[in-house]
Amino acid sequence: MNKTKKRILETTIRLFNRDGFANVSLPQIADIVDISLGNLTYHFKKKEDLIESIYALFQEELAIITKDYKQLSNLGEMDEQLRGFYEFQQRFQFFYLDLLEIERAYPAIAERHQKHIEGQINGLAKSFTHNASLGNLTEYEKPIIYQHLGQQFWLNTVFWSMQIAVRGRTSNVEEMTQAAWLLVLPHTTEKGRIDFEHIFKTEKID
Amino acid sequence: MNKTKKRILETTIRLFNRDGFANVSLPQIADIVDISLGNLTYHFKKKEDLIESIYALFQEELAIITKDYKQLSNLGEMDEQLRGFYEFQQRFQFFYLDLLEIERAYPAIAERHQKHIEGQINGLAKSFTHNASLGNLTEYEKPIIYQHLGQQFWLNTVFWSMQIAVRGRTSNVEEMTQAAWLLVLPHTTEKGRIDFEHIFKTEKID
DNA sequence: GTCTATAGAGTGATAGAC
DNA sequence: GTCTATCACTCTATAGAC
Repeated sequence: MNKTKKRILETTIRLFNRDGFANVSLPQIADIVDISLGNLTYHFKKKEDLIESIYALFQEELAIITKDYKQLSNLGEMDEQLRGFYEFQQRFQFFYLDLLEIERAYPAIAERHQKHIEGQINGLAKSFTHNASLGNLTEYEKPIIYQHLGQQFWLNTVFWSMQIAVRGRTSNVEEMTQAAWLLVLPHTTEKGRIDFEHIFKTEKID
Repeated sequence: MNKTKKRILETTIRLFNRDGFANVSLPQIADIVDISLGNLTYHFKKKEDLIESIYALFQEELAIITKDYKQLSNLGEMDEQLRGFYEFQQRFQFFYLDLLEIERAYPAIAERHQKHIEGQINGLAKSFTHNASLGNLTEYEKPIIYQHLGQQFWLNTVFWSMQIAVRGRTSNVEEMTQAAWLLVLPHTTEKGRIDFEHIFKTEKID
């Protein structure tokens, strides 16, 4: 990829994160990248092309950190993945803050991302079920329990940045992972608790 | 309140819900209300005045449905309140979909709403603790458990519309309340389960 | 590849007649 | 209260010189 093109992409991501997706214009991007508006639209003919390129980068980097999710993981491995996801969410913060707005403006992205979401939730549900069969979590008769837990876990992690923002608070990775794992805690077995004591590096929770 | 003013407010809420907060302009509102743009800006001198009036209406109606929350409630009463909130969330859907955008554009609203949020979370936490003392939920040594449950419950209900929207799904009140109560289910005692069987009108969950 | 200049549409806000 | 007309601004996108 062209060097200027790469600079445009990275600067745009930075501005989106700083000012919000809707509050960044092409003239502003050109200004910060220190090129002319005409040059910017030479590299990205339409604004949508720029957004598409950023989403492609988003997908590419996300694929790297989620390739581990494809295999079923124990709770400790899931925690490592979750921490990786937190870093990723910081890098593409605008995406997690302005997701609905982006989906509304770019239906093509919406369609792709919605498929991704369902895959994520299903993957989480499968991992929880797997941990039940490993003896780390309670085995329930109804598999729907871990389908719901997957959805709750997804909701809490993906909307973490947004809830922090709307509450006007600041946060860190420890607070985020703790909130997520507290959802799982009630389902742990004695055996699973051992993993949890590693995850919560502090004292036991209850 | 003036009749035209009321019509403007209700139409604007409807358009916000339909098209998203950022995608509604003053000319469009005037057009749908069937008045001139000049007339619209006679009633609301600045766009911010219109938004402020809508937020005042939002607060007013929210105060009515949340006045019960002030008293500590058992699980059945909390379920009734949650169902009332679902209706409210439908009426002011744009607010729950575009909350961050609104807070960014109108810091005065952000400040007020953030205080409201913390009050809501604390109220939920207190109600859960109250239910523990009633014997419906497990009594833990650490009160932080129900502080976290309050936060999770809040997150799941307030971001319900948004997660449904970004996933491109549709939903209903039963699905929303079930998702919320499944967070509480692992903390129920034998006694508390009786309330739950009323809440989940279907068969037992596990 | 990079620039300047500008078209064309939309936005919030204001002035002044009725 | 309600209208028409318009200003000043911003945005995306395009044209054409270098």
